[in-house]
Amino acid sequence: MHKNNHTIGQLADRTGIKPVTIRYYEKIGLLPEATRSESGYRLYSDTDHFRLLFIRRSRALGFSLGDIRELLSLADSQQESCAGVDAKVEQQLEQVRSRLKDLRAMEQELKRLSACCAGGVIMDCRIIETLSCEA
Amino acid sequence: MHKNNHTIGQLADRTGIKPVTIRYYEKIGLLPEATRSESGYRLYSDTDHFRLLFIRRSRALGFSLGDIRELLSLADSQQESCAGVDAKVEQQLEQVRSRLKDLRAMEQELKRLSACCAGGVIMDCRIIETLSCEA
DNA sequence: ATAAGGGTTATAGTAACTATAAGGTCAAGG
DNA sequence: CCTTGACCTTATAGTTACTATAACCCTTAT
Repeated sequence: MHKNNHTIGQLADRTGIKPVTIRYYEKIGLLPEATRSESGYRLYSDTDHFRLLFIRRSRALGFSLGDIRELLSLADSQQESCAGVDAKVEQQLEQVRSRLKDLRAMEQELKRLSACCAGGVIMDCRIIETLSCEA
Repeated sequence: MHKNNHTIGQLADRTGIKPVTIRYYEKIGLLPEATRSESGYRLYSDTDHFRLLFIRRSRALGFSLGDIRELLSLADSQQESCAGVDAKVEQQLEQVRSRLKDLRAMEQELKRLSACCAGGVIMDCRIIETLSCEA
């Protein structure tokens, strides 16, 4: 089926994940231990390739490695309901929305700060003052 | 002027920053070394109080402790132009906007994923499939 | 006197990597 | 054949901004 014929560097090029990070994922058990060449080099198959892409894509959506570990194990149990997966996505959506809310508030506040700097010396700078006070 | 009359716990209550974090800030030089009572307890003045509020507020705006260290040292040199502070705020605003962009993209993508879950079993789960593939 | 609720220090752990050191392997060119 | 350079290996330490733990000291009330 899948031949184990890519070195870690090749896998890195194909997935955009650095070798050192791939080894790290193996170490924490996100990736299975790679088979080795005679000289001890790690060798990877297309299955590994897909798994890494899955990880990268999930990371890009803001899932933690812990989340991804769960998603991967869910993905491996093909017969079970996908409610768990859906729940994880929903939960992540919640988190992203909450962060969006905070960031939007930050943006407003920074805009306000930036607008109120009159360009004088620090003694008169409203920014420091504003940041020191409750408001 | 300012009396040094608050314990670390009182300061913590007033600022919403935990004692352990306050000690940490002192250790990394964000706060000056506190004066001590005879028995070795840290004692804080209103100046410290304001400095901590400044830190907390800046943190809430997304500044890193490194940024805050710079802001504080800028703020300490009262005679200088506040252009440096303003630039930092501008830079931070940029960063916040960039994060907002990323998060909005994430939100869209997660919404799309969530919508495509039909509630079957994992084998047929579009979410897993989508996460596995480039698209 | 003692117990509860502070305070003190030092050390280790967290997430998700990144950086460094010190060495082994492999293919190409002189 | 030898060397050079790019790649691979491992182990260890550093990063950010804390949090958790242990083991102990101080203060106050009962």
